[in-house]
Amino acid sequence: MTSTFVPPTTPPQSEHELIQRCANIAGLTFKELAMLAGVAMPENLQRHKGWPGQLVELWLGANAGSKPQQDFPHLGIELKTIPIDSHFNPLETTYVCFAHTPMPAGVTWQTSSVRNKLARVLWLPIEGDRSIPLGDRRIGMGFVWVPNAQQDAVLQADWEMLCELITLGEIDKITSKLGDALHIRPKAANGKVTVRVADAHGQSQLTRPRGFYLRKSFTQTILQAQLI
DNA sequence: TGATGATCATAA
DNA sequence: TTATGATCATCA
Repeated sequence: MTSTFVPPTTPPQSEHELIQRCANIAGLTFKELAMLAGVAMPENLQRHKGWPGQLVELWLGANAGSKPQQDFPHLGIELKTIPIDSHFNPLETTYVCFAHTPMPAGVTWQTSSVRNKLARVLWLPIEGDRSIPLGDRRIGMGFVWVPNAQQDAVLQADWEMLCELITLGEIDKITSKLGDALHIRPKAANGKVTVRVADAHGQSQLTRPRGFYLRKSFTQTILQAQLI
């Protein structure tokens, strides 16, 4: 490319344009993309855990900022980078969204933020092996995924089971072992952060904030299906 | 050695 | 404080 190869300043107007932008950066390294975008690259991710995601957002023209919505609302698409090993298998679970406590009234699976986020996902694999220096890790080719009926059913079952526990005030009984595809884990700056929830007796108590995450086994099937 | 529980940076 | 972007790091 030429020296005019810079991050876009506007959101993609179509899914086609979004995929085009993915193709433009596929195969490039973090070092190259950071340099072309004029952003500083950290030595490692220990203190910059969200850095790859934010760099990719920049290059695909996602709206910056932290809004509880999809990255490309006009396209109905959520962007997720996913670190993979040399076999294309995921190295980490995938954060989906905040697990609200209490549950918003009247929310069903159909209207849940989990389903909203996962309705259409642009998966963007990136090399994540920690033995590869951050700057040398390459961007893979992104693809759009829509859950099939079976995947949607599994997610719905997990979501409903977990939400019932929250509604019953048993959030402290939730462990990340629960859920086949979707599970709940702490999501906070540190262990001292708390949110208020009602316990089984309706009494207010403090607990740690939680988030919904996708298991590696689930995202692995998505990635492997894409290889066929 | 993988998964669970903990943690880091930043925006509004 | 809640939310985004996630990965770290300890322990079974």
